[in-house]
Amino acid sequence: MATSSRRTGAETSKTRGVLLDCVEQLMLEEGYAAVTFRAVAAKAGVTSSLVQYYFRTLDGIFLAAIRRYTERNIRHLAEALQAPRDQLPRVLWEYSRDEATSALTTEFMALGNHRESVRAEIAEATEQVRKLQLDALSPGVDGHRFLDQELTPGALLLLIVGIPKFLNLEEGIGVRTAHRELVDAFEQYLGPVQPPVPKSRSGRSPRSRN
Amino acid sequence: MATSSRRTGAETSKTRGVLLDCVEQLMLEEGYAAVTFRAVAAKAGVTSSLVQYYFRTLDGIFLAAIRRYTERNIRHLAEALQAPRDQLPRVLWEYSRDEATSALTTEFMALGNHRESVRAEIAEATEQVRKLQLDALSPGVDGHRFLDQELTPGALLLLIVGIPKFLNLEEGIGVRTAHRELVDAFEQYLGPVQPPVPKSRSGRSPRSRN
DNA sequence: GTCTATACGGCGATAGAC
DNA sequence: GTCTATCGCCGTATAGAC
Repeated sequence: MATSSRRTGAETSKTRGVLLDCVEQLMLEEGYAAVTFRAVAAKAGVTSSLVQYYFRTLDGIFLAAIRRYTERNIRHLAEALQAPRDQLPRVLWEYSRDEATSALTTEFMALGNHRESVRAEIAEATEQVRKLQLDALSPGVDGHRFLDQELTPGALLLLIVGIPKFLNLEEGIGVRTAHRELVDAFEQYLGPVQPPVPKSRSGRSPRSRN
Repeated sequence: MATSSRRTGAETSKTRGVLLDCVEQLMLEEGYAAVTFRAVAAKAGVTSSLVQYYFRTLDGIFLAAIRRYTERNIRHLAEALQAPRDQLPRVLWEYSRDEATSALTTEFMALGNHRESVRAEIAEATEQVRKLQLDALSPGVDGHRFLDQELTPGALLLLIVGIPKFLNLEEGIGVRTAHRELVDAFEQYLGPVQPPVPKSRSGRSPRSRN
């Protein structure tokens, strides 16, 4: 149709990248509510009109931020998933802990709770990540037991990603009661951190749990 | 000092209670972002100025809503804790599932992430609830095992309240992958039969699981 | 393709009139 | 106890300069 004369900045623009950096910073420092056209503009040293030129609406800002973050995140996950299969639970646990404390995800989740466009984007990213994790975890995980119940790979995965996220949520408001107890128990289950793999050499890892 | 001429409505006012009902409704239906003086006023059929008269700021609205909700919540919890000790894990699980799906708590948590006054109020309420739960749960829970690790009462409690909350968070954005698997596993554990430890009495519990 | 000036209505908040 | 006027931000839209 193009009855409107409004245009939009290119996705490859360097300025655009800088603006997204500012958005992330604002979200981490002051929360998503602090992300306004004027605030982003001030942080980047440009006019708010320019911010609007690249992201026409606030939703546009958040969607762009989520997409860029997700891409980075999935690259990072793919690397982590290169680990040996018997290391995957521990590796995914560490990955989840990192991601939970980075807090950007949490911020996006909270934001998605009432912005439909954000909600959909986050949901898709979450499912995508979960599928990658599950596909990697499933073949190597059998016989896990949880409180005397057999634990499916999916259930184990939810514990691995859910516990850090929940604990982080509580820590965000200053609640820490019993957190260490749960983390210790879970990490003892995951077993000792593996000695940094001596490459192809000695063949066998000295894993001796249970 | 009272240099200002501003005054505030009585806490016992019936109007005030009605307004808080509207606030809760708005939060459940459209999220905390929908709570504005004008929206609350419209829902209650009064002017926004009157809403401001009772709660001078938005923070005031949220704090009042949290306090009223917490009071109800703790009364409810106290009732639930009347259950026999060996039923407590199951009872607390059901309680947590209810509370998580009611979503008001989740809404408050999200809200507290960047409103300091709300954050403090939520933290205090959370700690208060946790202490009640822990005091009730501790004496009756020994020998719980979690993935081959001993599980302290505190750690078990965090699983009981954390799993529903995390799952609910994901469900809120439409993610459900593997949820049933984890819930089934946990509920089978809580099971129709008592958790461990038959007190000193008949020596053996009739535990036939596993 | 990049960037700016300007205008609009809605918001939280305050002071003060009735 | 109830309500108005006013202020300074906000998101958004438009028109147009370089």
